[in-house]
Amino acid sequence: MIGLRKRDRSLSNDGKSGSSAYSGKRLKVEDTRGNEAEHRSLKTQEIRTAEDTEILPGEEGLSEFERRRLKNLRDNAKFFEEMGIFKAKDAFRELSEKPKVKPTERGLKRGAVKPEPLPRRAPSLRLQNKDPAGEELPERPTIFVEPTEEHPRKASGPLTMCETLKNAEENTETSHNNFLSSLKTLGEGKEKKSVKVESSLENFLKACKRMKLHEDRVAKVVKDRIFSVAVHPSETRVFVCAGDKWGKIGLWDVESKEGDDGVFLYEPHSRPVNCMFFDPSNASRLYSCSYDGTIRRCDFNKAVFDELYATPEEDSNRCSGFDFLDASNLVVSHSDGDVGLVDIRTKGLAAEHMYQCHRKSVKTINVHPVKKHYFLTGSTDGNACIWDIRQMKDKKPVSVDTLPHGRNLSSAFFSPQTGKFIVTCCVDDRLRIFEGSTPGEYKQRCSTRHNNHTGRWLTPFRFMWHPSREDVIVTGSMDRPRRIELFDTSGHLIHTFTDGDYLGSVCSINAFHPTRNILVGANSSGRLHVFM
DNA sequence: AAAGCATGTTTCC
DNA sequence: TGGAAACCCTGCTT
Repeated sequence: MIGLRKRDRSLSNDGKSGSSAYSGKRLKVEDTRGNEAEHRSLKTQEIRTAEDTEILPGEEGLSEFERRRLKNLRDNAKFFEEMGIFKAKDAFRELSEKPKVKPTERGLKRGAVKPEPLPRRAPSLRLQNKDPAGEELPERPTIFVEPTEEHPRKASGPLTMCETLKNAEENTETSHNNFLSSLKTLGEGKEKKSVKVESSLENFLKACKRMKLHEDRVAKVVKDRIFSVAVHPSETRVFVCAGDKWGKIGLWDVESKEGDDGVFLYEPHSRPVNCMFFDPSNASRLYSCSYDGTIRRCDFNKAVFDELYATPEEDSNRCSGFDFLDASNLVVSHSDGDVGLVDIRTKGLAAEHMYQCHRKSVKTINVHPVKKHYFLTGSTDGNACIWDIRQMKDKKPVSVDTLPHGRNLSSAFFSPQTGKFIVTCCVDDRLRIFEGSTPGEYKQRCSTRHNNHTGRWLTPFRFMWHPSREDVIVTGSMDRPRRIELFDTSGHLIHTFTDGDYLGSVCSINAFHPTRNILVGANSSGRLHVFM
């Protein structure tokens, strides 16, 4: 961007300001890295051939050199015109013009985070520089400070919502108590029990056209980049949450004014919160999983973040995702390619089983919605694999289906009702949909180009299904003006959500409400956008 | 194997 | 006010 802008400026100088009579030639010289001697010889040559310069009206009295200079300006302008430079420049300016979307000041206020020293877990043997037997190891050279040392894992065991609260305001106490009381009623709300929304795609898209953003529906909900987002299934309240880079979870009661415009911020983790879900069988429980190697469950009735799972070492095997096998068992994916089985009823925090499923990091893990013994993993080793939990005897199991992609995957998910479709997000800039009736038989159905090049600062895209539709996939987009896109199972773009006033950034992570027409988009600076 | 590069938004000055 | 700096644990290329 900086480079392009500089080039743009130099073009306008050459075309208009007349800072150089030889701009046309000079471009060539610049291309050969500014050879000064060559430049000078060109100059003298041109002055010598200036004798045939015609004297135009208004140029009387000007020196031959000046006339030649003006002619060069005209020639250059004509040349650029013919090349379409000016048109291209205007088009470029139009494209690169930043939308005038002012970042919202709603939600968390700027300023210092309330320093709340939490008790930290005893450092691991590795961090104490001891071998597994507890013997002191030789001093290691410290080349750089590891992030875990600056952001150590939180103390093991339950953390209360009060002790992890991070809102900056002074007078949050009463406000927070009100919020905690309101959380208790959130889970009690009369929920439609698994009522399938069976409206046609056409009707759904009509409803999408009516969904709008509004000033009150954009807020800063966490401090940093958002890695995960969840929508509460409440039929009456609009309640959304975001997990950020430094282990914070922001809860936003969208239509409330308590705290910072309805936002309360907690820090139950210490590293990116990659994956968050409400318990499908109990809407007052929010599960979260983090690169700090732990899974916690926030219980709104107890106002506590319980710890359900922890890897033995805090940074060697980061948790990247999880899903529910049944009410008490989870599958957990890790950054070293392992998949763990966790029984959350047991007292211990370790996994029951750990399998080496991939050679590289597993990005997403997803249980088949009907045949619960199958789960799907998407990995940076370039494969999406389906595994059968009943056949996993060895430490190194064999997948029952492998969908190879040339390159790194950032997500792979079964369609949420039947599991008949799989959508994958790959860094080769493709959205792929696979179709199959049973694992082992999935075949690619279509592949659509989609710019997934989010780069280093933005959270990579994840193609997410509408949680109760087989025909709608939602994703962020790099296109301008900034937008959130919907695709169907043929890989066709079927809708884009935009807003000239309130959506001005890339929403990498998005989630639909299961039954209501509510869509939340999360950007890489902690802001949530609620279309409804 | 190690280093370099690219990408976008916000905040600060 | 515009422009620079900060963010930074990702994946690719040299």
